[in-house]
Amino acid sequence: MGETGALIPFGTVRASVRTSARAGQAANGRGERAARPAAEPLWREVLGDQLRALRRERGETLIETSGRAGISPQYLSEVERGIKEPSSEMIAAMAGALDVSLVELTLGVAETLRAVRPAAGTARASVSASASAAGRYGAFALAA
Amino acid sequence: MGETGALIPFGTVRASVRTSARAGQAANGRGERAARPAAEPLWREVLGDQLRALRRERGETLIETSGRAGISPQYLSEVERGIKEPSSEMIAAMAGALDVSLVELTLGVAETLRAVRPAAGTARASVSASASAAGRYGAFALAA
DNA sequence: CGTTTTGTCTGCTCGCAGCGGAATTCCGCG
DNA sequence: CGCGGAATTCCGCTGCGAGCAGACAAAACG
Repeated sequence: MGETGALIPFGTVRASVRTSARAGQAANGRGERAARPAAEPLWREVLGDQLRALRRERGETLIETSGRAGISPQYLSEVERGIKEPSSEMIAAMAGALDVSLVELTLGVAETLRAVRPAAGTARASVSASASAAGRYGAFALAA
Repeated sequence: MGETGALIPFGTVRASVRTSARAGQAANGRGERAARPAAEPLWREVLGDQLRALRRERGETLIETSGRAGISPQYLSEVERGIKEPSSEMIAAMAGALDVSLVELTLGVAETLRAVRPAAGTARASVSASASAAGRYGAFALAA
């Protein structure tokens, strides 16, 4: 496969996962964590989209991919939807099941993040892809 | 700061975190999870090294950086050493405290992973850096 | 040398990872 | 169109790890 880093069409706004109530109490002296940039998605959201895109590129079902990764299809579904935060071992297993290296997977995540918020001086992502990606995570931020 | 993706000198072999005994039972019909490539490090290890490198580049202590991130210094130490798997919110907070975007952080992780296992066709990392990185994660793989 | 600062170790709690059964949605077929 | 099977999502559960704070060790400083 190896076609990583492709920009990913996105789905719905996510249920949130752990956001520890105790974390972030001291961040900037106002009881707030250091603010993450507006509209910047969370790692697990982008990772999940990347994994689903890779699986669908292979034309596979949750059951097929999860079987090779040694995890339950229900859990893979939740990871792909950004609902659960997988461990590094799980990430490695899923990458292996999809025949991509961790490098390729991580680069794919970075490319998707860049599409949402292009860094100065980097090659511009296509307009429609940027708009699509920005719309998805932008909506998330606004909903939050 | 923004100087991400620099190759990172590494430390000791890690205590491991959760590796669910139930995960991976069905991976390849032999009760094994799909094998991750030999000597490929785990995401949390490389992330931790990246965070520590960034903090040290700023000339900061655990207490300073963790204070801005809104987390405990003991916890930041464990994350940097690859002992704990932080949530996406924690990762975002730490990135913010270090003045890097998630893109930059992720690219830095990808670069470090590539140094361990250069992909075909990419620019070769320096020999000593590659040897250093490979030695660190290679030892881990052998110990495992 | 003593003191301070920095980083690591350790035990704790509480909330979630990862699971599996059930429910819902999707899809191909007649 | 309805139907059956496949695929995906929902939901509740439990074991265990995230994240913490006190204690300890190591390093730095005067």
